Amino acid sequence: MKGTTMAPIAQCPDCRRLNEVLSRVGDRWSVLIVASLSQYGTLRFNELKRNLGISQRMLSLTLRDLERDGLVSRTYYPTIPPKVEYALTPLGDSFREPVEVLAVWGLENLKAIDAARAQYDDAAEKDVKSA
Amino acid sequence: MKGTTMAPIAQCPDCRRLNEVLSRVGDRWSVLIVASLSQYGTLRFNELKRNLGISQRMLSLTLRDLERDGLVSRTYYPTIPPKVEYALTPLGDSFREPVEVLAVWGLENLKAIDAARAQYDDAAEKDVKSA
DNA sequence: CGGCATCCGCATGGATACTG
DNA sequence: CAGTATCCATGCGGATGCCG
Repeated sequence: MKGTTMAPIAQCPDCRRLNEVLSRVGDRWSVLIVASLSQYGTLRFNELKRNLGISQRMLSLTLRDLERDGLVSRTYYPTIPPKVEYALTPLGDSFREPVEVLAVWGLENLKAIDAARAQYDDAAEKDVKSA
Repeated sequence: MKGTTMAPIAQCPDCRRLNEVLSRVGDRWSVLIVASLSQYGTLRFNELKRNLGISQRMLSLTLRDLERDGLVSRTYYPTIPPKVEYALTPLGDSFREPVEVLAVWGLENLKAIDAARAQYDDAAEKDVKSA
């Protein structure tokens, strides 16, 4: 979702903007990392890894992008063993609201989606049988 | 982003929920289609296609999923040539808020992201030169 | 511990051609 | 017009191994 080349969006004014947003922080891991950090404040690499069930590869890649985009700060302690702490920057913190709104929406509407899906699948199955 | 198998998320209570939400409506096209319909009310297949610069394939696939999940309604007029209208259901309409919040966030923060990114890249380039 | 490098399967998603 | 079917490139994302 992040690095996909896109045909230019002709119309739909703020679709363009949405498209931009999604290109930057629209992938699953970015959202989940921000959500995690927003809950726990500061987390280390492996804490995030365990928390999210993400692979090291995707975690380091996504964290680097988030740091590059100014959403996450990275603090390195050259101790032995080394220690790295990740936290939200003010910009990253501002992203909490959209994430929070999305989470609330999910809480209220996920069951409705499941119901609609089940109903749709039932109807589809009947179509098959009647054919 | 939709059909990816996921390692179970151990901690982070509402990360689980976010994960669910993202699995259903977290992909680029779903969001953009809802955004489009929320602006124009009702759109035909090719209108959406032109609007978003999406391929027929992804449009029909995504629309089917959105219909299955109860976010979008599909009305077929068996005229010649045929005519199909897509619109938001009440459930789909409820999704406008998260999308809207995200769009507003983008309006306010995209430039900051670009700036942070440029700064990060500059710093990285200097590191290369000094090496 | 906190990564990076590599390999690789598989889904995503575009382009094209064809149908009703 | 509104799709479906097929082919194919890209790259996401997981698994493994190694290094500071």
